[in-house]
Amino acid sequence: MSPRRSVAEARRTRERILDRGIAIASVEGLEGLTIGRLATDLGMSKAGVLGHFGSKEALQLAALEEASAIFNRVVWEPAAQLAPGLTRLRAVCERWITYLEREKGAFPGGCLFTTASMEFDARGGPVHDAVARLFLVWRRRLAHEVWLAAAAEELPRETDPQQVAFELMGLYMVLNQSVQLIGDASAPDRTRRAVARLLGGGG
Amino acid sequence: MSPRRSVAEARRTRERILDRGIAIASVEGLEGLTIGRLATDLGMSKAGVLGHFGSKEALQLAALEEASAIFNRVVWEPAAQLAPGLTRLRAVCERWITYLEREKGAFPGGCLFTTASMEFDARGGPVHDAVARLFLVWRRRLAHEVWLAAAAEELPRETDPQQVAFELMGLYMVLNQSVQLIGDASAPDRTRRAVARLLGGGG
DNA sequence: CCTACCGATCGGTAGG
DNA sequence: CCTACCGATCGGTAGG
Repeated sequence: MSPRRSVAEARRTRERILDRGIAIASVEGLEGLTIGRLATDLGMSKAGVLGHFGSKEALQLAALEEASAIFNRVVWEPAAQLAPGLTRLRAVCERWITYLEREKGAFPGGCLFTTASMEFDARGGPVHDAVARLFLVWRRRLAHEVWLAAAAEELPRETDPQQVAFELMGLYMVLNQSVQLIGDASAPDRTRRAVARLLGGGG
Repeated sequence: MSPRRSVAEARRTRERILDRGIAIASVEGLEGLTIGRLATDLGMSKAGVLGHFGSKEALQLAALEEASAIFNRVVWEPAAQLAPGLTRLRAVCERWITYLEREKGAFPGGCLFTTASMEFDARGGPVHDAVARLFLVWRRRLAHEVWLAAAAEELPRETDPQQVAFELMGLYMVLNQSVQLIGDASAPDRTRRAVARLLGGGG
């Protein structure tokens, strides 16, 4: 019953804060992720929440990092073991759709990264840099996967991996928007159709 | 020197507020568009600013409406006089790119509508509804233009106008993000290439 | 991890 | 269109 807790307990609390923080941020944005809101939701004091991170900016960066780990766990890792090339790329794209779907999606308010990218795209600072880096890394990974598929001659020789990665990013942004803003139930299938055309699966 | 101004002066002040408000909202979002910030920027009192709209929500709705008028003036109207079909659609797409470019773009912080759509996509209320409506209307207009082009046999018979409109939205969202978040100078040309492929102009 | 507190800013109102 | 003010909330600190 002492206010001092063990290291393990403190770590569990930190995880609880981040889980809740990611849920809030996916709905309200990383700026809308306030310490007071977190404290109320978790039945803690503001100082108790803040003590785990030191500042709101550090909290935002930690939430981004944790969300990135979830994204990797849901979208990338289950496909990582598949054969490199078109098989794996298609599996990633399918998991990416699930990640964004209304009920099955990882975050209640839609893709946290896309929201954050719009929030911070006209500002400087560490959070902007972290968000930009996450998008760059993901785009590079996608382009690399496309390159592997082209190298295996599963895609036409003239395929431009960066171009395909660029277009894939667009498809998933409009998918996220259609699902969240408009509740468009046809968006996942539209995305599948566009991906199939882009990756030579039909059309 | 009386605090009461003429109707014409009041209208000019309202326009000044909205111009500045759109610039702020494109950078900070519609929630970051605060009455105090507007008042400071314009050398007015908060009450003076608020008096023109009545509430922050009404200010947000007015800013959206004004931004929508600008979008139409920049992207749609100059192309509206062209021949319906592929000619006009391509002109719209090219103007849409210019609207989003870093230096030539209409708003300093990038597309205000995309930012607002992410901000409000997990909330209810009049602002959410207004943003959703703007996107629906624009997508319908794009689909209609595609339909006209297909009806004139400038696009293949099996073209799905709604699918093409969906994919166009995605391309312009990733263009906006690439320009604002990452400063990707190749994004406009990548968009042109993807649009050309989508509208049968090459590739 | 808490209580108690800080100055700053938020949206909005009263009254002129 | 102003001054003067309201309660609420913001991020953060002191001290334990």
